[in-house]
Amino acid sequence: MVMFRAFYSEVKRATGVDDRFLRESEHADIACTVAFKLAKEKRKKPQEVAEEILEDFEITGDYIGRIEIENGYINFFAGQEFFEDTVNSILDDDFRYGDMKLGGDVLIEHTSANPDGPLHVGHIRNSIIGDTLVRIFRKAGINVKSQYYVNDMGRQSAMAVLGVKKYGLGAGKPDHEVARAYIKINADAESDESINRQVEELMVRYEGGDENAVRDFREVIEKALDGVRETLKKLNVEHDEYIWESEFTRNGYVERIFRMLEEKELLDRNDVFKVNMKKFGYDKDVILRRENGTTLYITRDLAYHLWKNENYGRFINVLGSDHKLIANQLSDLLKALDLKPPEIVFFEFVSLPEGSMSTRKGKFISADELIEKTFQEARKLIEDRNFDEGEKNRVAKAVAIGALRFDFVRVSPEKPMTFDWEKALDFERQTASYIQYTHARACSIMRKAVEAGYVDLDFKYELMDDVERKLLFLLSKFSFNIQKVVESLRPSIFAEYILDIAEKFSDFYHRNPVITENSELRMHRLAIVDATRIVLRNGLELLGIEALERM
RNA sequence: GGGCCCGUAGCCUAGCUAGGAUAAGGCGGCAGCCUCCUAAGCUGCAGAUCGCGGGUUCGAAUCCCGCCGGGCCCGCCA
Repeated sequence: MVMFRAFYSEVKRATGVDDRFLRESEHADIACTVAFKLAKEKRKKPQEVAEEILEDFEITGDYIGRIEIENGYINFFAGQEFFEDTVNSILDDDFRYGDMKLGGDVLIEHTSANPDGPLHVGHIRNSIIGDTLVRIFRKAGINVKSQYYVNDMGRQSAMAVLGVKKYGLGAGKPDHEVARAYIKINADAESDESINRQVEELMVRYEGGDENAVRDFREVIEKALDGVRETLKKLNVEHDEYIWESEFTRNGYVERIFRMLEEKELLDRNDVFKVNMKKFGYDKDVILRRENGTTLYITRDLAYHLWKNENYGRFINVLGSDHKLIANQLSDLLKALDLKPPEIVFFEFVSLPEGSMSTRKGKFISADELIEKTFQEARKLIEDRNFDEGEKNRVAKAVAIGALRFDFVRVSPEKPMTFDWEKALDFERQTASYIQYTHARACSIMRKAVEAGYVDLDFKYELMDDVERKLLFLLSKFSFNIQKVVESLRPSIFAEYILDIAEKFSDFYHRNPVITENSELRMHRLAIVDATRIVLRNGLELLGIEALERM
């Protein structure tokens, strides 16, 4: 078990209290607030109660160094063995530091943008939240599969297919080319009634399995997806599988959903198939099949989730908040069918200063444009570095992608964001490059130490000062924070955590010189530097950000 | 009209699920720090009636009610 969690368990055992009375604190390593609750029952002051119950504590492990009572709080402080074990386990475990063995199979579905154009800055909020969860779940020892659910059957896709048929594709990046046709046909449809009829006819033929239609859809959607995949790859995001929703209309799952709903007497099967949603608290019916025989998004999604139920114990979707209503309806229907609903991470929209984005109207900043501009800006910054061209490009790329990923993963998903170029192109404090820079500095110290022949690391508790103590204590919380993310599905917690480490290390860096100190102190501090280097590198990896050794 | 989410210094964000110790950072502003391991860094100063009004409580940024402002949704779209 990794350090902080071991310490925490010891405190929990000693106090015998519930988790909600134990908290992280700036005043203590772990603070216990149970005296406040008991004070109420016993009609005594919290301070007195705390002093009383302290008598009953039975300390069994080696990690609790000191207990203090202050203002009713019972403050626990870790001791010598805790810090020694923390440093040594980080140095020993290296790449494996922070690994957990939670086990289980989890499916994480994320991004799943309509294949009608390139990803824009709203979509990548989804991708980055999703991919960071995937990485953190894997570190937690969970067997994770990531999927991109391809909406190939929607009206939007049919519009794109028809648009490409009508106007053709240019030579640019394929997703952008598909968007061009998609935007144009949407504009044309405003004045040309026949386009909507053609789209509808195309949808009927596609769902019916018409060979030409299938070929056209495959071709256009694969083109769009090629571009999307390329963008995701640049962002260090890769899906294990792409699942086409049309599959569920052909493999019998949609039919099974209809039958299951009928068995529960929920399906009204007339010219349209619909479910009366009143008993679930919704005003309007949910339509599952149109008059023309084609299915709707939620129908295929129900089928997809039936499949998820059969194949995974836990499945998580990352969705924009515009999906809240339909996702709740989906969940209620699944529950009515005795199926498990997905766990859902909703995120609020990323808008532009001038308003919300729309692929259809061509009103968006593409992820590709954002990546390119950020790259150029990062490239400018390192122009005067003594690197060759190849390394300059490599570093600028890592810095740019890091900046993007961090900006999105850092803020709580329920917080609406307004996209801001100035912020996106900022590489100073509270950014990924600050963390990367901190990591590079740690690497630099280690490099210099090796060059000077100082290869021994030896942490000594007696030499540890207050800055070092704070830093090491943070390092010990790595897997504790992983666990928090697994339980809360909030990757922003982890981003804040890594940033915190970088800030504490900067503090250490400026106050405690390493290379020049006498040998005992040097070996002690080198151990701390190397431990921090390892934790920052492992942490950046989980954020999908490259841990550069020089920049 | 109904539902969900957000509202913390000029700007951005943490804390809110499990109420408690002076509300924590960053940007911007001002004043400083490179004969010293990368100044993408560091130090100091100024800046907040935690949207507003009630309520619960010994104690509320955090819980409850009402309101205001912003976003999203309410299609045989996704």
